[in-house]
Amino acid sequence: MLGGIIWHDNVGIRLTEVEAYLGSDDPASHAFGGDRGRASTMFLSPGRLYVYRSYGIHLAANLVCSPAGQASAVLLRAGEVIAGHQIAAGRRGFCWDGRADGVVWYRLARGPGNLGRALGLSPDDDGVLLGGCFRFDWPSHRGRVECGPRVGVSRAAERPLRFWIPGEPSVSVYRRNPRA
DNA sequence: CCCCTGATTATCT
DNA sequence: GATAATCAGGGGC
Repeated sequence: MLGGIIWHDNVGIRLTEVEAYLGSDDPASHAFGGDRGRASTMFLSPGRLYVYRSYGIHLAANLVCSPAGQASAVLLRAGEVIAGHQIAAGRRGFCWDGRADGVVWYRLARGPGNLGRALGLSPDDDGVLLGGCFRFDWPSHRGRVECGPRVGVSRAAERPLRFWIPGEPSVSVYRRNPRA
């Protein structure tokens, strides 16, 4: 998925950082322990967005990737806005006059909450299938990819399931959960 | 740059 | 009552 472009409502974001969340046996996954709670979309068929509320105030998006019942998904952690800059900057609370006022370009969609806001996510988008109002252009070629532990998770904190394109300034900084 | 804290809600204990 | 797949803003260096 790295290098692919997620499109919604005239904004396009090229993904530079993602994280894999596995199914019922991944302690860091919302699917851990089975289909209970908010993550039931993860257990549905692939190609859907799983949208969840993070820390009460943010919305983050995953792409469901495994067959129904397996519940693995990929969190869209960061990207580079490549189209619809004015809309995306406005959603982040910045003015746009050729460049964002008050924020550097690579921070418009850095971090899952910021990416969700720039993309214009709504809670109602949970479960939606790609191909309608959300599109994803898969990358035509792959360059170098690096991997490491997932950001902020308190369990399974060592598993190298975070992937990013090295050298991209829109990639977020790694933070280990202090209780991990 | 660093560390600390508040915001805000679904889920878990 | 506490925690979390987070972020912004403040103070200190």
